[in-house]
Amino acid sequence: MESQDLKKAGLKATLPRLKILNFLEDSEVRHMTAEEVYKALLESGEEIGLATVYRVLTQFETAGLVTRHHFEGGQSVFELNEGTHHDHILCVKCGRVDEFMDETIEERQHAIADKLGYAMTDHSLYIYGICPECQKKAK
Amino acid sequence: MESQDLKKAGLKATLPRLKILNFLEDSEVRHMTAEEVYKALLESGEEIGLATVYRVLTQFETAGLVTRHHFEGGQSVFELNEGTHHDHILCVKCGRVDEFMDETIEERQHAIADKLGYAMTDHSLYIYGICPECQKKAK
DNA sequence: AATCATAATGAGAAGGCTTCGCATTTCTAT
DNA sequence: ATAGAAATGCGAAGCCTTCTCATTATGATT
Repeated sequence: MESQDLKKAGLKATLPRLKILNFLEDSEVRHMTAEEVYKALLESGEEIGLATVYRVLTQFETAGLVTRHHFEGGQSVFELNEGTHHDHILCVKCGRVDEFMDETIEERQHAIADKLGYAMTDHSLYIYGICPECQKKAK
Repeated sequence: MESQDLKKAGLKATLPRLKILNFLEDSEVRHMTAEEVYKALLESGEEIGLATVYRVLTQFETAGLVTRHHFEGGQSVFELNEGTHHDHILCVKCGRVDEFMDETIEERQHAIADKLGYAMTDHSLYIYGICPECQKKAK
């Protein structure tokens, strides 16, 4: 019963929010735009408005349930927070997204913020490249 | 004579392009939105259209004269390419931008791309935090 | 279970940033 | 100087996202 999760997050357990949360949890794709969520829900027969999807995803972000990414291309991409922190590497050809985590980089970032006197609140690291599959195709 | 720089970059030396390039070179602010460039030029008495500023900055980016950043907040921010590669740390309170370069992080990024089989083309690293001045104010 | 105050939704309008389309102007090579 | 090609400026249009507001759903209370 996910309605508990929503209430813990300080959100009323409304139908649209439950639908979106369930969808994010069940989807095998981990990174999606608001529009992709919206269309997928419509296609699965749910009634929902695009504005609601945006609102709910923003609330989820504030509540810490979801992370919003600013990959190149303009649209925001959302990801359900599961497991631990990680960064992303993206294929510039096919859009594939892989995740990684490097303790050394994390440490260096904190060291840099400290050295410059910043109280670090967040960071974003995206590596762009051509994924193995797209390299094969190109040959 | 910057018109040479433009021609080297494969761009016709037109007045708007020269104005924008000169402005970027003379400005003490290194990171600016298209609109900021546009308004600054208007205020200094130049005639120019906003669409032209966008077009020219995009051309400069393609030509390698300028880098476009996607800081949080929606607008693209442009920076004249001078000196060497560096990453950015931004203050979430006042918008201040500082630059840094960490050889270890650079190496780790390449190592990660290699390990995952990606041919790395680019990367972007932004650290967000509260700058020293804003920390003082908060107390 | 019915009621009520409040908060959330849906649909479309509106907003911000960026690009497009096209008539006019500016470049550059002749 | 001149012609052909490319660039400009303006407004319109396009995206993505947020806002507005009438309607509807939620959850606490009776």
